[in-house]
Amino acid sequence: MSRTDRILASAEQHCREQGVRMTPQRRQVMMLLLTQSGPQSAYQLLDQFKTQYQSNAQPPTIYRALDFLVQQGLAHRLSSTNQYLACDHITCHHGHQGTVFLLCDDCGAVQETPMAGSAISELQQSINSLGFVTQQNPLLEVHGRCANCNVH
Amino acid sequence: MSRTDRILASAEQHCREQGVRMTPQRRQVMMLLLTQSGPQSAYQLLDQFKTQYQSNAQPPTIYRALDFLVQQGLAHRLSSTNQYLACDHITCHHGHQGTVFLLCDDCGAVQETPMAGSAISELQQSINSLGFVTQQNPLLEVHGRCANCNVH
DNA sequence: CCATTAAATGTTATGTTATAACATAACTTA
DNA sequence: TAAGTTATGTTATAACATAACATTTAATGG
Repeated sequence: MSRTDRILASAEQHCREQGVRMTPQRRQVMMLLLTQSGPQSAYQLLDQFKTQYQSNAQPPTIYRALDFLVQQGLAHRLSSTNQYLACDHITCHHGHQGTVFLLCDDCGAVQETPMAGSAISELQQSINSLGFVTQQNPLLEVHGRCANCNVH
Repeated sequence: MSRTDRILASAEQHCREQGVRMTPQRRQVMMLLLTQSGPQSAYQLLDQFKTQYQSNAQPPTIYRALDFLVQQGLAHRLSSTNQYLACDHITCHHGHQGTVFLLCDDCGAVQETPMAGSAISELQQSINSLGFVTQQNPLLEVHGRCANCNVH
């Protein structure tokens, strides 16, 4: 079983548990995300979708699938770059309470890394102390240069 | 001296120290941000700019001023909502090492609050340990409901 | 003070990202 | 199998942002 197959299987499992439907179209978009090396814009994904699956697809097709995947935590949206990528932690089962994305401005690579538990609880505490209520898990997007690009 | 005047004076001081120019146009856009109750989109600001200052202004005028103000740390861009607001901590002098924005999805209000120092250093540490180098101060955008909206 | 350069602004056009709105089809459930 | 719900197809357009080049204004050095 390949890496993508394993992740897809986990994603399907997740959907069954949540009582939501992993339709063919959603799976196809998930597949596109999984086979990419890095984050993609919605229109890049649309182009690939048209090539690989359905030549006359329109933007709402992609945006709807992406919205679904993001809601389910199977993909993430990087709002600072308007890009989308598959969640890198679908198969592992540590909670997704806080995530940091390290975005290399040089090569475009993204590294997804869990936020330290203590940092999360400090954040939660300062948020709660202001009476603010959030469902969402915080996503932090940090721009800079990755280890590899720093060498060169 | 009014609140906005005080902030504008601090902003000008900041620009002098940095050797950059607070031109009339930039000051006007800063003024617009300061007189708003909440974050605004670039096109909302453009409309206000046209009404108050220059009826034939075009998008680049606003985007250039906003880019400048954001670069100087005098304003922030909320990438999750494509909105802009004046920095709430121009006159105080604690460093802006990390900022959390609490965005109320109900009433649209935004609260800007400094990130706890220990949370910042934990983040920095996990970022550094991956060989990632960043100049930028992390901005975290957290969506939810504000204290006021939770009451109602 | 004037020439040169650099920085900012004016202006036109267009690129990119995202969604509204409504029609149709496919699933779900009783 | 009818009724309700969820998903998809399709057209059009809204919202956000920048490229490119002309012009003006400010800064700098002789």
